[in-house]
Amino acid sequence: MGPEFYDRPVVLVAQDLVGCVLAHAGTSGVIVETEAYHQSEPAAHSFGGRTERNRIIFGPPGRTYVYRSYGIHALFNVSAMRDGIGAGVLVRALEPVDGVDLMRARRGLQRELDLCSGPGKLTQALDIELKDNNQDLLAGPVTIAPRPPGWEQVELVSGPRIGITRAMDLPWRFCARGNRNVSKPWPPGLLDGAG
DNA sequence: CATGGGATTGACT
DNA sequence: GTCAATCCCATGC
Repeated sequence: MGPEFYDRPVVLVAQDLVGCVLAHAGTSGVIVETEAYHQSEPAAHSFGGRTERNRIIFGPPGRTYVYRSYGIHALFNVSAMRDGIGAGVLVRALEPVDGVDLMRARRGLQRELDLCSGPGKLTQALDIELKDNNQDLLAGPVTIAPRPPGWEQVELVSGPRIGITRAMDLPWRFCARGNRNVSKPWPPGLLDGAG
């Protein structure tokens, strides 16, 4: 996945990231849920201009933006669009692939569907923390690889984004149809056709 | 420098 | 369905 992948409209980047493989520290998973955020809408951290926290998503595309949520969880994002535009994609869920037992140890849970089925869960499973903020995805250690065999034609189900209080009308949440690793609440029709 | 709130999760009624 | 945990950062004095 070259640098040009992230230098596109953030909604397209969010859609195309579903099916790609996120990897870090001996663990990896297929991205099955994303959300797009853009400076033009009030649910985005970048709405209202550049600050010390959100400066990453205003910077060059293809970098990690990791921030602390509710004092407990680290949430993982990818910066999108050219330098100067405040846009990013929140990765909300993975289907575990490599290092599943390591994920179990980090999460303190056994059930595979509980390992990466939420934005705070997958960062714990992959050991992504604030130390991984503002890193180049092409250089690592956090990497994103193109869709592997079987995922090229993944079907998307879109819906409103989760956990926000503003701009709830935008259908900027994208989920892999039929995949039970998607975080709840599931969008209508998630399991139709492929479940 | 003090304060308020959040792109969540897990436990509990 | 409700609710607390807990920390970073943005804002305001």
